[in-house]
Amino acid sequence: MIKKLTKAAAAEAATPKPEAGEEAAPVSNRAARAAERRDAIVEAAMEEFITRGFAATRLDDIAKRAGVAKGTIYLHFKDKESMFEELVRTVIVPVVAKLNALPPPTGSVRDLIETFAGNFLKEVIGTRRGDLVRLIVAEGPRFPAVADFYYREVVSRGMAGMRALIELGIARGEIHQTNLARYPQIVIAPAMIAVIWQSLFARHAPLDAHDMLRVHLDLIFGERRTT
Amino acid sequence: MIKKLTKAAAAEAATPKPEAGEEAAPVSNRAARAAERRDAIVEAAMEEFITRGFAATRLDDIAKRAGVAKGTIYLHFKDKESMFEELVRTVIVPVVAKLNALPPPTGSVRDLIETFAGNFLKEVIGTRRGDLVRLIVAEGPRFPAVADFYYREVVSRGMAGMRALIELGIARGEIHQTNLARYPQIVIAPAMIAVIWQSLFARHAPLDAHDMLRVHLDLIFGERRTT
DNA sequence: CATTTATGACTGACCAGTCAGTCATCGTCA
DNA sequence: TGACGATGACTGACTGGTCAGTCATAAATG
Repeated sequence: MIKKLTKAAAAEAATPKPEAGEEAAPVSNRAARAAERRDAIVEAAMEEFITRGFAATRLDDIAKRAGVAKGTIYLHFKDKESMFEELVRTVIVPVVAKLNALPPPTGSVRDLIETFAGNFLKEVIGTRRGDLVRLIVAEGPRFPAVADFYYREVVSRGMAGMRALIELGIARGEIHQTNLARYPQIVIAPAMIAVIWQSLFARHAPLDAHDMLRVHLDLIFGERRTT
Repeated sequence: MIKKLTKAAAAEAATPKPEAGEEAAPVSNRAARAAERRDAIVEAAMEEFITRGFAATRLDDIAKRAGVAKGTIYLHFKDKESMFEELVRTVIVPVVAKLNALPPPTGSVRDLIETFAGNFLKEVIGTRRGDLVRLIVAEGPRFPAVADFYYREVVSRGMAGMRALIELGIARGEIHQTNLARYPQIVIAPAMIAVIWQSLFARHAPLDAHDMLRVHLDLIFGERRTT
């Protein structure tokens, strides 16, 4: 059982994945096909879990959406619960990779943060990744494993990185509030709120997250000279 | 059916609610007893929904916790779904009442916000109310009625109030960032993040929300003279 | 005693997880 | 090369259990 999972994962990593098409392009390699199916399941499960939540999601629906029989799901995952946990991991890993590939500190700290946060907003707000954040907030307390993983892989790293940036800003004299380094959350908070806001209240009062970000940075770095 | 609901609600509003005891103190008034039971159900349901989420909560458990038979729940609520929606309303209303009973602007704006936010943190963080916020974030997308209600009754009012405070601060020269009035979210964000943080990550890295609040206010109002 | 309110056993729908059977693919041998 | 048996990925009908909602009956009330 576990052996199969490992094999599938290995295949996924190894094969160049010849085509995105599912039925259209018949693939010779068995393991490759298996990996493709696993991907389809992950994708479908993601969608279903996000829109219905863990408890209300039916495995039949996931199977149908993935174009697979229900039994197939159990070839790749032990049960619904561990499927959810693995799924979150699978989706988050690439995000972590991106975080690690931060550019070296060139230019002002403000520009650094602005670029970084701007990308974050663009890639997260209104996308599936944003919903994933909401999903983790929603299901976290019932899935300590997920909350742990998310804290370890995303939150603590993000905080450490932000703290380093803040300290750099302080050292360079761009930031005057030295206590800020103790609470990187303050810098990140508006971006998080923006994500949640969009998925809950966009309909009532859409939020210009980028503009808000700019105002927030003005608060931290002092108002920008509009020369 | 609807008639009964209305009647129960009216009774709840009208009766002085003689005693908190459930079985201990037999009450003569029928409507009063009904209201008491309704309260017990609301309380129990709250607890269950918070810990398990909407879909995973069993009405049998709510009934047992409330010390009531399952059928009784259906004397007060149409079904599970509308029960959830009414419940959120019932619990939020007192909070709104408190928000409306804000003291008149005396003292510095900073002190005003500090006191207000301090109370907010004390009363929300780590309490059932905090979990309610998380619950709304979690279930909001699946219960537009809940999200709408919450936006209308809490978010929009809170934002308006905060905006007024910010404008007052600007008028008095305490706040220099005039753009801040356009995004009261920035002021509120750290408090919200603190609430979510505590219910997800308290175990990994407890957060001193009050200290963070102080740092954040320093950022907005300028560092405090420690004379 | 009539009426309102409460009960909890019951029903039917629903769904996670199983497993006997099918069939495409692969290695092997003539 | 082509045929053939072994393998195991895949299927989907089925099972056992769960749970929202109902309703006949009982208790409380006035």
